[in-house]
Amino acid sequence: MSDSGPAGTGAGPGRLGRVAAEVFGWSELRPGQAEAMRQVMDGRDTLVVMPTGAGKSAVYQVPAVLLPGPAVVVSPLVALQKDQVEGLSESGAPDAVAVNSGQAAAETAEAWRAVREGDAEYLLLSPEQLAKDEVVERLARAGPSLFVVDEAQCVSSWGHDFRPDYLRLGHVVRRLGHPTVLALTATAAPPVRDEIAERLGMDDPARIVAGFDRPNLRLEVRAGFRDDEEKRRAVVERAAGEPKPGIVYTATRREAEEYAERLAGLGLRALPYHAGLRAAERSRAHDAFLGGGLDVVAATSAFGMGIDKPDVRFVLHASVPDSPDAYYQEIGRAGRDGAPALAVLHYRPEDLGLRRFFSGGRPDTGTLADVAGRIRRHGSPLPTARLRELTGLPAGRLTAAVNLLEEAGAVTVTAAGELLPAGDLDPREAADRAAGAAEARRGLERSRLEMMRGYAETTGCRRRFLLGYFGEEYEPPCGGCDICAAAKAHGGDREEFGRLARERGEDAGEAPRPDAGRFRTGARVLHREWGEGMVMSEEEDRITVLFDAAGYRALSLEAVTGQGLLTLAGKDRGDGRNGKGGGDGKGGEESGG
DNA sequence: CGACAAGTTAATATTAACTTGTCGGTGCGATATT
Repeated sequence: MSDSGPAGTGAGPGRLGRVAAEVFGWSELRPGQAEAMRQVMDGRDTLVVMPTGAGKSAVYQVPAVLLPGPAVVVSPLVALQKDQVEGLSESGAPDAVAVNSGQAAAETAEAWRAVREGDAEYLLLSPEQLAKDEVVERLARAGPSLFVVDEAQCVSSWGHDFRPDYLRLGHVVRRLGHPTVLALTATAAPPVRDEIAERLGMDDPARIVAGFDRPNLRLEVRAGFRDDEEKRRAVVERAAGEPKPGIVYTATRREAEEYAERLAGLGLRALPYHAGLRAAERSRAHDAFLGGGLDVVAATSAFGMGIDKPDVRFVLHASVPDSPDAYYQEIGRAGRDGAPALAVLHYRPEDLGLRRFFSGGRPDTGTLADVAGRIRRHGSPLPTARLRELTGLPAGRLTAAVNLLEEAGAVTVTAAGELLPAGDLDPREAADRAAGAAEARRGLERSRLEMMRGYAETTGCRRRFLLGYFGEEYEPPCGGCDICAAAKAHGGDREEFGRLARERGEDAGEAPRPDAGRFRTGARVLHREWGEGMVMSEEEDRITVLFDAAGYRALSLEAVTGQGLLTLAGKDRGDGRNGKGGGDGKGGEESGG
């Protein structure tokens, strides 16, 4: 590959290319890879958004060889850590070790010895490991050159409740003396990228974003089912009728079992996959699917991370996932070989209820007040281990409470990772503010769910909708979604496409399309009621805005322009800038959200 | 918030139509039994 990168940075493409070839056997680096590696070599914090299979891991593996000190790699699943360690040991790369609760004490001791004495170049561990002071201290002594967060979308998607130690990685980075931070993810909308960078304490990160479009992926939504059973039949029939192999995503474990059973009843090789299965059953399904021994996996969201199978021909959703982020990640597992593949969302508005339930957990203000009170009364920096003893709370709940109190400005963290009261708030007030922060978060999650509704109910090009959500402009028709296909079947050109789209809309007015150019994707806007926000996507008759405080909102263009509800804000006033949003763009050109 | 199962009542002896209660995703790590 012709990398004419800047010479004289001390990290010319020559050295990287040589290591890639000689150590790993990769004859060429892709443009995004090479650019990200150069940034890392230059010591710049870097955020890489690149599809699975495009070689994200190489971005840390190659520079780590050249940089002094080990690379710390935060990985969400022990199984993924294992895969990485094995993969590296099969290549000519230096040694990689992991530290987690699943291994024997002797193995862990040997891993630390290897890190300490420089025998291991890569150390893989979970965010929970990094919650332990002794782990951070050992790491600090090893002087890591690189702090890598793999599957970095977990910071945003899991950090707020499910795995709260993800939100504490920023403190770990600080305590390690801020080694170069590299965040890797396959799917992250612009606001999620901003959140990752902020939460990890990244310093003006370089952003390497590969294009999101997957032209070989056909997008389709099926809706209008009379009841749940009719939908189920449609899912089963579709799975049976399409080329294999494929994945059926379900909302619950039970449904995963039921779909697997029904498909097996039709003579297909089908197995369920969810977190309630025993380890042996899980790996049986997993291995069979990867090895080509299955036609269909019927799975909850547990199935996916680390699945890099090139020939998946369809991903069917039996009900809506909780965000376009999750949806795009899940359908992105189809068609990695570039051959035609299919993504069908089976939509019933009723299914949104379960998702709303899942994002409904409220923190207990009593717990928050108790934690805030203890930190305040302690009078000196309080180690988290001691706080755990004092409160007797389970680690996860305590961490989540501390995170919220910190977000509310009631608690700060010292250079040694200890907790101090802040803002001179009494515990009650601190708890209320923390609960408010959680409420705001829930609002954002709900608005993401509403974006899924928007996708399912849109009357415009689905590809444009999804890509717009990820900050990329797209001119329909796409030739690869059900709506564009329907327009084309009616002999339509672009005009026809628009007319048809409007006809399908329930409240489609006769008014000519207003000046949509004013509110381009990416523009900052100001709404009378909801304040400032950014235009995330444009459709024929409406735009979607992510408001800083109110989350995602879809606005009818007619109302917006007719009643002057929305105006361009700040730097976007005047000329409506904004070129192409995608490509191989480097650049921290995205504005904050 | 909705699906489903079990229980209750209602019009009529077995089914239909209600009400009530329970449950629902993702994984780490630490701990207790085999």
